[in-house]
Amino acid sequence: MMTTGSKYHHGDLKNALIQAGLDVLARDGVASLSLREVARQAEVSHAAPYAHFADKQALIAAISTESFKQLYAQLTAVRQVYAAEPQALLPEIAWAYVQFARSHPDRFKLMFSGVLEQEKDYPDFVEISQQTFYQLVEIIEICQQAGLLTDEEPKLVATRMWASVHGFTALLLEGQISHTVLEKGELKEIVTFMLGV
Amino acid sequence: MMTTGSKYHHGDLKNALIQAGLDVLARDGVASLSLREVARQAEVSHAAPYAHFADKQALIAAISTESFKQLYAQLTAVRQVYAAEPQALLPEIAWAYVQFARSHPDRFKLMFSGVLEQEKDYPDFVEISQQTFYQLVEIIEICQQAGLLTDEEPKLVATRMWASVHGFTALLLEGQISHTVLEKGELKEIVTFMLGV
DNA sequence: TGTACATCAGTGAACGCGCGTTCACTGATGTAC
DNA sequence: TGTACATCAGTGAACGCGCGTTCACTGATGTAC
Repeated sequence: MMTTGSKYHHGDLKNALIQAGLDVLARDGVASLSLREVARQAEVSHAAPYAHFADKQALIAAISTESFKQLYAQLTAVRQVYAAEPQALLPEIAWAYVQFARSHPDRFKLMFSGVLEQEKDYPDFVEISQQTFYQLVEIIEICQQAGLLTDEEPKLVATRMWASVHGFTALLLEGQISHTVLEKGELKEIVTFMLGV
Repeated sequence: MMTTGSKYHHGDLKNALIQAGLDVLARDGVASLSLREVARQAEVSHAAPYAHFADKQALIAAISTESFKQLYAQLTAVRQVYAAEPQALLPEIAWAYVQFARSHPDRFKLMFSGVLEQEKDYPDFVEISQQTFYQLVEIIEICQQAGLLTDEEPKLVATRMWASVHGFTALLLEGQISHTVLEKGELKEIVTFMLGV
């Protein structure tokens, strides 16, 4: 039975540490995401994480994986909402991607800026990142069947869409998108334009 | 007069430190780019850089700026070579961008992964990054005048091209591009496909 | 040309800091009887 | 139900490390006369 009162035998420290990691990202950013800082945030000693993670990279992997799962969940939700309107599907998915990155910029950086080394060693991370890509491939196929996109290889088209939106997002977070461009219209319109359709 | 023999009064330590920074990036990567490591690479004491740079961020800014200048120079060279063949211009520029990133992955990460904070404080960096973007805008205009692209707002089209190629490059460096996609053809062909034209 | 001197670009020791990881330990928990 | 005991998830001290930055200093250089 889970005893929430005691300090010893926390009950679910593993997940608490992942959540603490997300909190540290939100509060202080990816540069502050140390094992000790995460332990501090979770209010345990700095050695406690070693009961649940082999080393710092394993903790980073778990935090990255959780971030990816949340992105995946948000994209899935959007996909379901717009299932009956394929012409809205791609713009809404793209917009959800940008919104995720703007809401959680340091989660996004963690996922895509090489903080996690040797990601191949973490099967959960690889799996959710592949699932996310294949969800996009399926959406491309739906749009092709609806006659909204030309019949090019879906994986290639999906890669192009992802690259466009991901690149725009990354440059936006880095402040590299010219403000004369950003003044051209609502951000959502600009994101839709990035899709090139 | 520059006396290359003496240790004291190096002569051009400022540029030597920038070059040492590029060497550290190539040898050990962006995670190893510390002020002390750069000084070590330049064979001076770790306090010597302070005679030329206010702090670590200023050194990082100079290394980033130099990297950007080299990218800009390579894109300019490609632009001149293909000046008479506008239909080849965009694919070749995109390919040069990807090649730069693959040849110098950690320079690319340094330039675009938020290592340099407060980049607005470094006018040289801002200027060269804007120049690079405006060079792309000019190329878009050339292609539009040649009837190769539709007459949409050039800055928006340039942003879309940049986002596509940049996103693809970033995902490629992170190992996030599905290898079933990479097997579809030569990398240069895939990069051209990313342009969506 | 020679000398005194100010300037300047380096050196090396020292500072405090936060980090990842290890280790002997301890106290709470669950189980066998 | 009560007790002995093994297991397990924590603690806290300690390790060595590399970092950015400061500071008193020193030796090379250039300049004035």
